[in-house]
Amino acid sequence: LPSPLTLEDIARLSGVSRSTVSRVVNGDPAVSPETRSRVLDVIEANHFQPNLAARGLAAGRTRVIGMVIPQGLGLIFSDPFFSPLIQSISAACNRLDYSAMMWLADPEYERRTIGRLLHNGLIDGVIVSSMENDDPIVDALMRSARPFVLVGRHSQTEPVSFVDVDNRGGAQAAVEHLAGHGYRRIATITGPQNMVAGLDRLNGYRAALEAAGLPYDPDRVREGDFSDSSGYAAMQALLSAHPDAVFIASDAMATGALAALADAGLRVPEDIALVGFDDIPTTCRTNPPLTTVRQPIQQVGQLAAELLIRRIQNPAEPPQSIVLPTQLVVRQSCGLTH
Amino acid sequence: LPSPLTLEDIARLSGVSRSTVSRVVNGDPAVSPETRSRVLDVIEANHFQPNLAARGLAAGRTRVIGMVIPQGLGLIFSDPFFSPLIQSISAACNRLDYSAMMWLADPEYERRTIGRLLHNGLIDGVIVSSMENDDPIVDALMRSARPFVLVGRHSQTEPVSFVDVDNRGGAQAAVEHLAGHGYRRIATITGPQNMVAGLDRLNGYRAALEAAGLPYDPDRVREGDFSDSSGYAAMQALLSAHPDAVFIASDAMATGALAALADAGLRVPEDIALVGFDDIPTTCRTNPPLTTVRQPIQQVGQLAAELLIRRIQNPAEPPQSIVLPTQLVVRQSCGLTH
DNA sequence: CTGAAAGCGCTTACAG
DNA sequence: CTGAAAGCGCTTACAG
Repeated sequence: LPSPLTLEDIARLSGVSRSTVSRVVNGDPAVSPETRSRVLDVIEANHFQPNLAARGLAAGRTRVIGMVIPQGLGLIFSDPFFSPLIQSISAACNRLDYSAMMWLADPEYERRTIGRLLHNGLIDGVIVSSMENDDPIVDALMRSARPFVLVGRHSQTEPVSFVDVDNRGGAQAAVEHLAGHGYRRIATITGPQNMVAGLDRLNGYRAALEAAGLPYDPDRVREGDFSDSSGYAAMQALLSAHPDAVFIASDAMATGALAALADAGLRVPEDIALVGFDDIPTTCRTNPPLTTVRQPIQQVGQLAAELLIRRIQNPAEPPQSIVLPTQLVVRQSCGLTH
Repeated sequence: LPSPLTLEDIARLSGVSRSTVSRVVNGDPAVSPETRSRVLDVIEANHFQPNLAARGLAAGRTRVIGMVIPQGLGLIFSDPFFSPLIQSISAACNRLDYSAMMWLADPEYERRTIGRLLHNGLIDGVIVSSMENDDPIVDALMRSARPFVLVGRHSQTEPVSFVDVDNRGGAQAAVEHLAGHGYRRIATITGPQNMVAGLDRLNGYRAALEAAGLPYDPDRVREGDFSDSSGYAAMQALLSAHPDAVFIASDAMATGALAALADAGLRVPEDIALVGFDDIPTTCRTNPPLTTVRQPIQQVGQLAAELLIRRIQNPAEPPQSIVLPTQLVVRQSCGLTH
């Protein structure tokens, strides 16, 4: 079995010391152009890959970052939010010559896992997405020496680095759009109220009602878990309140709600108007096409990766947070084309 | 910033040498019960986590395995095959005190990535899923010193370790079921013909036609890529051939085909019978519920993980391959309840 | 611009 | 059953 070449091998083959090879590999400018190109040729010819475990041990960094999604693996695949998020994180890392890995664990092992991930010397930092509001992971992260960036803000007294979208503002714009066009019995299907995105979108709904002088009626509020099936159930539960419009905190739930309305014999938007949240790819192919609040997931992922890598390379910088704007995309489910 | 404790710290705190701590951590039986429990107490009390980079360097193993899905990240999320696969791999690893990670990369960096992954000293072996037929990754794997297991067989002259399901047999059973109940113009929507699963399922279709004395008609064969939308397009293309039944090589494509038939005003199974492949969770909720070939994905993942770990711990063992049986699940889309 | 040397935190023969 | 010592493949002051 061919054992991989080491820095030492490359050094011998190119007639320099291992120190010099290391400098070339790491782009240190203090190497003469001739030496550099000679070493690079040998590296190229032999497909040399530095051993990241050794680098991690010696330098304390591996140029690998980790991603953790605490809600468990099931969610990653069922929620269309994660695919573009993970892809954009990965792409941004590659552009900066970092690698991204996703650490997989049983949900029951979650706690232990995050500790293992943080202290195993294999990664330089982590991006953590979609925690619950009081997730102890954040405490573990703050106690650790590893840089981290959250996707989604966290109700935290100490400042932490995060990238989020303006969930509250997006929800408010959606509901104001409905209220501004005459709907009066506007209901909502919320996201989980133990997650910040769920809370923020409900708060946006309430703010819009208040701005429009409409009353807040708890009978017009049902909680879902962002999933298709929870949207179906919540919509059924809302029917007795006879809403004329519903703001739904995710497109997946809106898809379920559309099915529930079809099963109940109600037409969208003639009998009831719908607005979703996310703008996932399937949204424009629903029947009718769904009016929704677009969130820039790709940009969230890219900025999270770039922010994390900046923090890895400059640990002294204070935590930084970014909130990206959302955009109302008007299609047909709201019955209003402007 | 709290720098993590090392073996040396634990050794000092428990009054033994670092060698002994290492033995305790690794479950070496040659440690006295008293020493062991004293050291374990100190480890527990201090939440000690061994540095995996150092272990990887010293021992050549990290107890971490990697997963690679060459088709790119998009597929992982769009194809319902991967969620249970990855979850079962992860669960099996955890049971054996291993960790699983998914290495993320842009498809364009794929080649470079696999080399990095294999030689970076961070993982002990890899599971590679759903390659194309002639994927150069397999050559790279065979040249490397790392143990690997493929999910899905590979047309390879040298023996390699893999876990697969009986795609050919499952397809054949499905089509024989249709033929045995009187359908005569049985069409098929195939998977990608550059992937073994796509080829095998088509071969099963052909074998069943032959067994039933039915002719193979290329006009009744359309190729998809396992996705929903490709199933829609392929079904539309098949309509002019007027099939009375269609065997579809994935449930996702079957879902698309159902939509195409609904749009064309055809009833299932009255006008045309359908059988899918996979038995993904949504299959029993389609309208009508889909008859399909169930493949034991969870078992595939578990066996792949266990096989890989066995190979890591015993590199001398010859490659081993496992082919799991499939099962026809009769629902309503085939029009035949027995 | 380059090299010799120490050290990162582990594992593992080896000796006792 | 336990410890001292060498070594895994890198990085990085330090000296020149």
